[in-house]
Amino acid sequence: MRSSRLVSRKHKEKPAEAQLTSHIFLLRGGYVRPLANGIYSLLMPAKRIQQKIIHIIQEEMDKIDGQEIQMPIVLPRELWQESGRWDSVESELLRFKDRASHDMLLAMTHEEAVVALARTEVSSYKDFPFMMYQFQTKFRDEARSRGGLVRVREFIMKDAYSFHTTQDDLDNYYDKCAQAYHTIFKRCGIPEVVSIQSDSGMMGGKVAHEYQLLTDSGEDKVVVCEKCNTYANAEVATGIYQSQPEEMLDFEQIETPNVRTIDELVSFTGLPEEKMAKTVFYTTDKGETICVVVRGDIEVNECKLQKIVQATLAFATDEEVLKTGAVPGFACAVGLTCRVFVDYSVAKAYNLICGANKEGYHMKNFNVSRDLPHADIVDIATVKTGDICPKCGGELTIKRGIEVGNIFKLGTRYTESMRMVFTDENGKDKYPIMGCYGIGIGRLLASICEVRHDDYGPIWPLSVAPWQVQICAVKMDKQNVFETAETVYHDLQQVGVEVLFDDRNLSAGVQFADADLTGIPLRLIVAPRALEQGMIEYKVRGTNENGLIPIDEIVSFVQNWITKEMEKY
RNA sequence: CGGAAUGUAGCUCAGCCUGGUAGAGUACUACGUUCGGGACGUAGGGGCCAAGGGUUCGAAUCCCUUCAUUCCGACCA
Repeated sequence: MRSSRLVSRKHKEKPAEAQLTSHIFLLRGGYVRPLANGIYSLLMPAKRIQQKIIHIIQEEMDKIDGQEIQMPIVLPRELWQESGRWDSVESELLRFKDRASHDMLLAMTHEEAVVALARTEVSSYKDFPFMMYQFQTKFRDEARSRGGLVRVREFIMKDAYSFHTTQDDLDNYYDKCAQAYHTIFKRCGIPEVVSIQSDSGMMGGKVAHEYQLLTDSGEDKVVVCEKCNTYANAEVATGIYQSQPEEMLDFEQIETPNVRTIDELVSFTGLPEEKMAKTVFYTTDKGETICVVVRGDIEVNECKLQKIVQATLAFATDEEVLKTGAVPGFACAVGLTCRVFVDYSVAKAYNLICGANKEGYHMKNFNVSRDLPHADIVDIATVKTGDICPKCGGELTIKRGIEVGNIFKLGTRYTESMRMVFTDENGKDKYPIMGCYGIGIGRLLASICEVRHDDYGPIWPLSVAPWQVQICAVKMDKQNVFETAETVYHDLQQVGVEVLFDDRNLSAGVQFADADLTGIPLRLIVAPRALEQGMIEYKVRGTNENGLIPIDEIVSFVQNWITKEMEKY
């Protein structure tokens, strides 16, 4: 490709709307252009990177016996009614009517479609197991897209679905797929992606893992134990909160005028936050008000809590709190008319301070086992840095990550609701057991940029680079530069090397700056100075590696360099 | 869906408070001088000042409404 023909304008300045490094470089380097909120066009450099990523994933999916298929992006309502998701998924699902007024939707994921396909094709246990995958556009009408390609509404996803006759078979395949994922991320140049336990969310199913690229710019919170190398999504992570055993003292009222918050209690009593019981009220979408108690230094994990109560939660209003018998600012879980959930951190602690349900008063020496013996003891704590790892006793830290992929054990969630059955060895009908496995291609592309860049632009790993080699012809108006650059460009293409040829007659500074933004690993500089000695200069992007190569050896040098570099991936 | 900010040239922004012919830098075109890390000079082209309504002799500027974008939350396969 010649730079003079390439439609991919470069910008010197940081675009006003971009904050994230990858977003900035993808816009500045002429990779992507926004068309609407969370909807992007890809220009040729990004399209080529995407193609390389897709090729790597295809190879790894094929190695674990995947068969590539393609399902439609527009699906009829009936299919999603079968699974129940037409009603259970809200505005994130984009619905519309066709000319016959038939309800249609833009697929945000393809479990329904793949089950509809598979159930017409197989009927015997002899047909199992199998895995089908595709690269297909998804549309998710996100409340808030952001960060360039990291979080968009329309994107291409590799989604794979496996079908099994036994749980053991799924478990085995799941592990194989997990391995394939690590290989994929390594080949894409980001081997540091870690797999972590996660919440299965609306997908249903019991076991799920996320593949997180740990980086400060990530939007997910990941709890890490560096001692035992365990990772968990902050939504499901658990810590241990141990308190020193004490003798239970008498539950008694103390006067605390105008002391309402935990902070005020700390300065009023001189005791640490860990000696307080924090009492919080939520109202569910069904209108029930519930009371939850956590230790004063801990935040309520609303994700865990929603799963326990099986409802969506919002903070209760003062009126709703009063109805339960509690007094806002001086609330105590004892003697209320509503359901009460107590976190382990409080259940295991002794002699805490809590409210008295009386304006201006608190209670001291609150002990759950004695004062609230019938409360539900649950895990609803939000893990924070410094908490104790439940596996090894090490210290937990919170890091940020970008979720570049995920895998789920779906079980029979979809095969049952959509009545996909097979006949087993004994002639009995059974539901197949499913797994599903996703990778967001654009997000992966952006993630690579997020961790493989310098101040001047992305540093694409050779395995995904838009081109393998860039030729910068400095002073194209000079005869020997023009001729040599054209010859090298031609010769490299002849042997199958991917080349971007900057044939524009611009100053070297402009060419180099643009080349940095394009991030191609190997740069050849054809310029008068070295040509006088019969040499071409090379430079490796992102390193100090450079040197001079005789003109007639340049093709073999490039081929050898590529072969050697590719060994890393 | 809440809170905040911003919409002026392809891009980054000034002008708005205090109403009076639309600006700069960059990018683009032509010519000349430059030429190994975003050169310089001269001359050009490029705008429904987000949209709609109002106030006014007159609105980019003041008022109202809508829309869009970004940030912080809520939500999120």
